[in-house]
Amino acid sequence: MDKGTGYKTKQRQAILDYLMENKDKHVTAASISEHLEKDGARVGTTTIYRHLDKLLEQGLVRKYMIDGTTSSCFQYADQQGKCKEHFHLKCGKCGKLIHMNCSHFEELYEHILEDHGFEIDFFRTVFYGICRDCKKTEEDL
Amino acid sequence: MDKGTGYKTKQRQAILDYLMENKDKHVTAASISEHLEKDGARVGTTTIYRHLDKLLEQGLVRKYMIDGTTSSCFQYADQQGKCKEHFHLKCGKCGKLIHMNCSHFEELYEHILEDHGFEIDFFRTVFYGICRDCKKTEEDL
DNA sequence: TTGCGTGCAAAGGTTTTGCATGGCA
DNA sequence: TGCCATGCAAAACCTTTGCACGCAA
Repeated sequence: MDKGTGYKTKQRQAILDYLMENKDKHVTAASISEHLEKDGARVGTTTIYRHLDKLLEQGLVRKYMIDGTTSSCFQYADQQGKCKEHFHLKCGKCGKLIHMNCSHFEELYEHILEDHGFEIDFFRTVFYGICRDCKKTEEDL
Repeated sequence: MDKGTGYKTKQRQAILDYLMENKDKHVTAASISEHLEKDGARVGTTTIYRHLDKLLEQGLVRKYMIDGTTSSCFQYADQQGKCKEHFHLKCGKCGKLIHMNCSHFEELYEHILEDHGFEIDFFRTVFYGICRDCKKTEEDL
């Protein structure tokens, strides 16, 4: 069951560090690559994907797709459970993605689970709509 | 605001027909292509994608990403208007789409609007998760 | 030393774009 | 006739695979 974590290489550590530094938002393979390169710790794309796969199997990261994007998003899976409260709002006008922690959603989660028998994946679920800024711009027209 | 539906071509009709015949499930660009070819109504991949894009803009179809697949899924969106008033739950396992009429969501809408300044688009927002049946199957393993 | 880890190059798959031709209105 | 629609070929992307070399244990 436990297959260990493999060798401790600096590439693995760099990727893990970046994921943990950004546990409040999601990242893509490309953004990891870009960031590490800036840090002078270049890691091949192949290696990034292979580690993400492994971390996924071990349950250390989550993977999901955001509509309108073509690449997979990854996020460090916080074991404290608070990540269940994290959800996203995406503005259909400017494309802005808002990461948001709000306790309001616990009861929604419970309600849907109890009354509708459906377990929501807040990580993957994205609310589409229009943000404050874009709405203001529209009204000004 | 209304930009019409463009010319009435047989390709457009064939795609729309297929989507409507399968409004209870989702399809991919590839499955549309395959099906139409069998029907002797071959339509180029490019054309399929371009129509799906347009239908998406017009709100006639929904687009999803399903777990473990690499391609986008599309599903005909019922236009009787009733779908504009409720949320949808989509099971990431079996792909089932659940229409949910529930007053619980009105307050959610209000909360996000007031406290987060974000106006949710009911029609485009889909909750991803896992349905009762699939969850049961998972637990049986 | 052993075997996993790494990364380049190339392949695979989906979706988009350029461009010349075809067809609706 | 004037545009939009179509579809081939090619490009653009993201992700995976093959393979030889590197490195942790």
